[in-house]
Amino acid sequence: MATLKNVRVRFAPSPTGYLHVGGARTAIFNWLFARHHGGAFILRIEDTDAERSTIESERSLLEDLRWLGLDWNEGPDVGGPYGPYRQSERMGTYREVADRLIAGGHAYPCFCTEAELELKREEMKARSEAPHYDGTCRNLTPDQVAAKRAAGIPEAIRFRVAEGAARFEDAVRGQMDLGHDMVGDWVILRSNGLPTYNFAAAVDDQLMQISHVIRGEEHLPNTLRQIMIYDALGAAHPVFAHVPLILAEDRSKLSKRHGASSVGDLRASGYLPEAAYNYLLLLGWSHPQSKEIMPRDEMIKVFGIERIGKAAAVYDRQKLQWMNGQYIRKLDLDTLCRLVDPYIPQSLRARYSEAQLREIVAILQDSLDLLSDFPKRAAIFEPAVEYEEETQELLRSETARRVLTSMVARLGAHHAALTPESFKEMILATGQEVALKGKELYFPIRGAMTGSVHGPDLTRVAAVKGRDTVLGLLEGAMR
RNA sequence: GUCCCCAUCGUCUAGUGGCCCAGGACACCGCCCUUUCACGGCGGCAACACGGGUUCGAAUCCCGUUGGGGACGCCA
Repeated sequence: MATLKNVRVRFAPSPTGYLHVGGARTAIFNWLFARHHGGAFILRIEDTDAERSTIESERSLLEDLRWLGLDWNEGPDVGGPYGPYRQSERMGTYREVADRLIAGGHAYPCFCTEAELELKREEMKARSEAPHYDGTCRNLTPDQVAAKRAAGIPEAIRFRVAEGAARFEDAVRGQMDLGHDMVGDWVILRSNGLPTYNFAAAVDDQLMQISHVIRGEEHLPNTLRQIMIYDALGAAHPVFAHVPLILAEDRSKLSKRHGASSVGDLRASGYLPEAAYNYLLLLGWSHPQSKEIMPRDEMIKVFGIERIGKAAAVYDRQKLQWMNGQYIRKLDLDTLCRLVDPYIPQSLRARYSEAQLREIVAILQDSLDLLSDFPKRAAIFEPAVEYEEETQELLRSETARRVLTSMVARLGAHHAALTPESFKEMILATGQEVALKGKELYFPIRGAMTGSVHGPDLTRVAAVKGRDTVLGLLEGAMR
């Protein structure tokens, strides 16, 4: 694939909450695009909403991005040639550009109050009209402006929308033709002096030499406004690529109320960043050879906007979970032990040695989908076994008693430490003696030892639990 | 309400006019491996929203309908 020159992309979240999976996927697409083309990935914080932006959100945003394995060439923490990278620190720039637009006739002061605007919007909706600004302050004379200012009326700056249309080639959706009449004159600078999103984003993208804007589809209508700014400034706009949304199972836009949909939740729920990354990439993008699980360098090698789909995708936790299991199974034991460590219950820690805990992790590796599955799966290693209803019934059967009687006798005579091999031999000998095999032979032993008929390799479990414990459990199960 | 976008198995998707009575993955079901369990392997179920065109030929192109989503803010 041809590599573009001077690729500069950005991820520009507003620090008003946690990093959402939708945002994470946008960040991933941008990052992959930058890395594929050897360009720059820039992190810009869009904190122009002073009310809702918090420094904690910004901190957790960066933390979540790093957890996913993303890094940035320029950003609020690492700096860069086009800084600062926090919009709240760029106020002078916005004011300056706004003044330039006013001077050029592209913008004008507006003295309408929020209450007035709200009222007008409702009226327009009631009349089935698009609720656009009615242009009350559009053609104020200099005298009128001076009078309003003298009266101390707060002043916002509005962009003067001219007739026309924005035509551009969206890299994922193709030819776009958005009529200017889709919007009314819109505010670029609020009465408190802070810029609005569409203004600040366009100004910064232009100043920061952004070459490609890859973002969620909900921004498609915003593109119209942003192109107006580029045009008014006499600058060429970047390539836009609008990625389809991620939907919840009910097909509405995925949001907080749909449960664990933030990156922080994913981490807390025991997902591996590599798995989350891989899954998110596949939501809206597909590998040319339909590969699903792939290493990061492969993703970088083959990623391209042309393989991003147009239709929204439903976030499927089940597949994410399966993928996480795939990644867990590929982990080497040292790494898995380290990752699973926070999930090891105190009770097990107190009972088993480091080496035994390590063996428990090894035994359970194949059956873990989430790191947080560990305590549940490891419960069979607790001294007190909980018997499932199904298991209790099974243990009452005549054949089960015969199996257990034989096993108890053998274990009682076995004074050496239990190994998987020696335990297996006992099971085999018992099978001979009572003339049973398969489930009839194994289930009673498994059930008595673990309380369930499902679980990992029985012989390894027995070796970890130890001869005395196993003997006690088998005897107990017969009472 | 107005404008914009989208539409292949339940879900993620492959597919850019003949290779497709549609391929892969998750989930589900069955079989095999394992004298048990898990992992794994194999197989099955299951879709081109609908209606018109265009064409020798349409999942692929055009139009309409329906459905879904998004945007219409001094939020981003």
